[in-house]
Amino acid sequence: MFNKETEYALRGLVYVHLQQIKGLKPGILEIAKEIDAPVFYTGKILQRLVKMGFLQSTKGKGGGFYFDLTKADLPLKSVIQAIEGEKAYSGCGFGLKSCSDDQHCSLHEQYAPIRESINKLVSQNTVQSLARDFNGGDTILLRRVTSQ
Amino acid sequence: MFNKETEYALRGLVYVHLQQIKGLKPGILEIAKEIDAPVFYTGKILQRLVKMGFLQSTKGKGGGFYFDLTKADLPLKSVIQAIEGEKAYSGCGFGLKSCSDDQHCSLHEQYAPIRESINKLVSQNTVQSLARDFNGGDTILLRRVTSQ
DNA sequence: ATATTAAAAGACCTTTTGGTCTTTTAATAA
DNA sequence: TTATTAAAAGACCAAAAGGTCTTTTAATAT
Repeated sequence: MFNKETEYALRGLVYVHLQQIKGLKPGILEIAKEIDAPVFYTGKILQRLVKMGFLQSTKGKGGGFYFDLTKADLPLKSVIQAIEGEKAYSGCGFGLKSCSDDQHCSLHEQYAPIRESINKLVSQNTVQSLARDFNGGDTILLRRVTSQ
Repeated sequence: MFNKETEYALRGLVYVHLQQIKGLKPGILEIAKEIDAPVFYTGKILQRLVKMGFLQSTKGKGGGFYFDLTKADLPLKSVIQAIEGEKAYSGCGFGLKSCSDDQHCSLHEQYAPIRESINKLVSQNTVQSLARDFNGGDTILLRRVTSQ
């Protein structure tokens, strides 16, 4: 559904928040391991997220990643759009052609409610709400546990 | 939603069928122009579709692409899967993690009905049904008409 | 102060996707 | 029977995505 960068970004953000709830401030090595992503690539992605203002970090001893808790909850959609752009949420949805504004193909119309549902899903779910969900249950859910 | 190859493949197939209804057998140049795709790439993709058995072709004068009309209608899903594999229709849908069979994250559950809708859409719509839709209305719908 | 720790920066590499172009093969009309 | 037409085959190229690694900067504990 999303590209790797977005996947790792979302997993990483949720993991950081999950640890922050426990009073911890994880570093790149720990995060990469726990979200099952390549270490250096994870570092690069987290740095980008910091630059974009989604996340905070400190260098040096005791350093790591954390959230500014005074900020509002972060909808998945904000992260997805920042990384992938608007594409996922516009156009015909099938690219079968470029529908003009008043001439939609039948796919366009059939896809409209689906696009709406996706939009709702990524707007309503936030990094924080997911972290809360995971925290109630099994933290292992973030790691790859089956061969699937 | 889909990659370029799938997009061009679907557009090309619909266009071929649209012309076949009119008793014509279009070639690569015409198809590429009408579906707004690169000529050589379109050729390559159509050849793949022929090899996969979705489409027929003849070389030489009067040659071009056409369907075996004795075959059943071709669901979009068949084409999409042949080109992109299973990925679009399995897993968590968010890749937020790899959910094991019995431990789903809340996204997994929220996404399930959406995946179902998409599945239904690409299973019910066929190259032929789309061609029929286009044929009733505006053929121009296949070409890019706005700057969007 | 300085050794240590950990993120930031950025160069670099690999794979996949998207796209181009030339040569070969096959069909058919003259 | 050959000139013409059009797809098939496949080599090749470019951009984007995904990933690795080294060097630099900043924080902090001693």
